[in-house]
Amino acid sequence: MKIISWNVNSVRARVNNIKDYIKLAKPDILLLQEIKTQNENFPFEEFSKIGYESYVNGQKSYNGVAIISKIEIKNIEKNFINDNFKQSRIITAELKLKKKEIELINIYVPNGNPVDTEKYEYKKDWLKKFISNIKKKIQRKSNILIAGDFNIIPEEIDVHDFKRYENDALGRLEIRKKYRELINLGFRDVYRFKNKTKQEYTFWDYFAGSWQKNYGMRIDHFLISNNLIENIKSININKKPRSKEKPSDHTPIELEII
DNA sequence: ATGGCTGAGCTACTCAGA
Repeated sequence: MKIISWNVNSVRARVNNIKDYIKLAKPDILLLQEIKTQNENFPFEEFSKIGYESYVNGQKSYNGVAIISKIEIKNIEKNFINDNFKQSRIITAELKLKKKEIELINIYVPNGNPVDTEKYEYKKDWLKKFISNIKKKIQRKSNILIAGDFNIIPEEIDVHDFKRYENDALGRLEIRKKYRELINLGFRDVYRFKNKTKQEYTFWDYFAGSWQKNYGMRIDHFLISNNLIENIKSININKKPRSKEKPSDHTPIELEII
């Protein structure tokens, strides 16, 4: 089974890129972040025409997440955490592997910049609530896959110039500690587990030739319950979509799980 | 390097992203 996560930076501006990519990558499930549209304007038909059903937690202009699937998924929910700012940043579902049931959690974590503002506090609160609810979820369900745009640079190796980000909302120790706290509940960062020293990125700024200079960062992640790590066949950051015309600033991360 | 570029909403310009 192929599960892919991609922050598309507007689903409507990117619908042709996304469809072209789906035809090549053939995911079973595609997790989207930053769709930047409310549900009624989501291009459901564009995806149903190529065999995918869409489940959407949208919002006008900003944020928004979706699950696009060609296999059956159940119990779609959009209220995993209580978001006081009423931002659409999470959608969850259940899916069946050959032997196991998995809780699938698609997230778009707040950016948090500039630091020392209410935006930064919102990011910290959001992560605190998220971790707390994962803790509760683990009591009942042991097979969990968390995927999406975490807006967290886990370690120095995960960004081209760490010094520039060590006091940024993506790289601050306080935020990276939240990531570790989450992992310490019983998860593996799948990419880093499979690639101990590799330096690859999932995001490059649009400006200042960041893509051409490979000034990027790894902020899109798959976290999987420790007991499921043996089920991972491969994980791959696919840089091709970032090189296309009218690209998203993020590129997809592709997971194969048995 | 607190700028650079891109998208949404709207139709001039601001907000947000990372």
